[in-house]
Amino acid sequence: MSRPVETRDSLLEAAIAVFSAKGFEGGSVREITQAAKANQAAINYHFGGKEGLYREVLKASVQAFADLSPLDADRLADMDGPQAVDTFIRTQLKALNRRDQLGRFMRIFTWETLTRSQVFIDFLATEKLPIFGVAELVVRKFLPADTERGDLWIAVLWLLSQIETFIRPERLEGPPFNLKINQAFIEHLGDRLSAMTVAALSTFGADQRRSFSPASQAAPSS
Amino acid sequence: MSRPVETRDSLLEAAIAVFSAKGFEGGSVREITQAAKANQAAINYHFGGKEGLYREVLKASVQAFADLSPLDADRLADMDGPQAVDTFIRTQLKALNRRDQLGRFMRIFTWETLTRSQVFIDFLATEKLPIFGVAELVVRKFLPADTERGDLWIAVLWLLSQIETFIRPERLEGPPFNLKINQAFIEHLGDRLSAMTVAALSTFGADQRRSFSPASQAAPSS
DNA sequence: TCTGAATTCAAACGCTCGTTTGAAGGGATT
DNA sequence: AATCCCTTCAAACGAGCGTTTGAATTCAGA
Repeated sequence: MSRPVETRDSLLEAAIAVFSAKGFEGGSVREITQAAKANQAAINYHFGGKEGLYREVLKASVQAFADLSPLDADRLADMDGPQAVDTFIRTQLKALNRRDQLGRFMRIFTWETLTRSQVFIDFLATEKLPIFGVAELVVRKFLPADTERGDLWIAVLWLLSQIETFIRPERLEGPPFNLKINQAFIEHLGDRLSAMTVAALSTFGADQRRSFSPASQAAPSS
Repeated sequence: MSRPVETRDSLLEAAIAVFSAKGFEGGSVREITQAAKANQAAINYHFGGKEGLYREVLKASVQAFADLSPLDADRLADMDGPQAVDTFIRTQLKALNRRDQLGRFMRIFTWETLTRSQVFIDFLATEKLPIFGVAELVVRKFLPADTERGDLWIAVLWLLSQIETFIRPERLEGPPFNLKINQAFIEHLGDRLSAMTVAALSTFGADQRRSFSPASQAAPSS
């Protein structure tokens, strides 16, 4: 093999860029192979098809998240709730704005929130997304220890969604918003989201009468 | 003209169903015409093409929202902040779960938050979405009167997004969530979202030091 | 040097997409 | 009855999609 790894790797990299920008269905193999300067048939040869390539993209993205995210269990352990939320929100907001590898993973994840591909469904069923674990660590700082499984998932999913409204904030520059999106605005947005999220999560501990208990449901991490 | 209205109307109705389920790009004219028992060329004849049809769908959806939503300016005027939020959240959650006309409009809107079609961009630029106005009325009950335009939009968009995480809550039934989605869960979800949203919006009034003021920006409704 | 497997390549296949075409219906007006 | 316009229809067009094909290329190991 001369340099078989290079074609495979550049296909992967191009696929991450394309899929994060256009989703699984929206991204075409022609666009990917063109960006990777490879032949169209290369995807089928190396990955067995578009779906196989996407599977590898998901794996690589999860790995990138684990490597690049400044949010790991160790660092979170030393923070209190508001600190953890603030770091969580700002990390994602920055990644989205920088369009780096971490941002790409988050964008793919966002696509899958709306149009869930079969590949992703299978992926979810077998591998655990690390961002779920991180989010769970954050919300657990606010939730009582005996929180029901349903409430825990609500909090986790809710936290993960907080940033998604402002994905591609450049959209706010057009009508009818007409906002100036600059560094100062992003910073301020982080302030606002962070404060709102802390306040919202704090409601879980405040009112135990509302706890949901449909019986026999274990906690997510178990 | 024998019954020209019927074909046009059934095309519109079918298009609302299809576009709300699959988005603008995902919905095909073949699927729509088949559901409407019409010829494929009918869309081009009556609407000038797929885009023209979608434009009419957006218009009809806005109208449906105005007619069907129990949230109008008059009713909101008599409510305090928490009441308004609670009604807002529950109205949307119910609509999403019932899959009625109101839910379809919301789903189309949700699609456009991620993949914004040119038709929708143009639509936004010319017509004001009534749901924006409703959301603004709700958040204004929490925000100081002199809130900056940027903060007002952040609050409005944030409020609108609160429900979107739980669009198609039946997804939570699969891995890795494995939750039982029934009426009781939806009710409880409404409780949680309502409480979280009230708490989050309340942070706007609490800390004025954080107010964003990049100079010379008027309020959204002006 | 020869062999054989791994990799690349241009071309084509079968499919779905939105749209166009031109003929065929079918009441209303003359 | 003849004309007109509005509407419907089956069929086809051209483009893009993911995938397949089979030959050409490359290169390590015998």
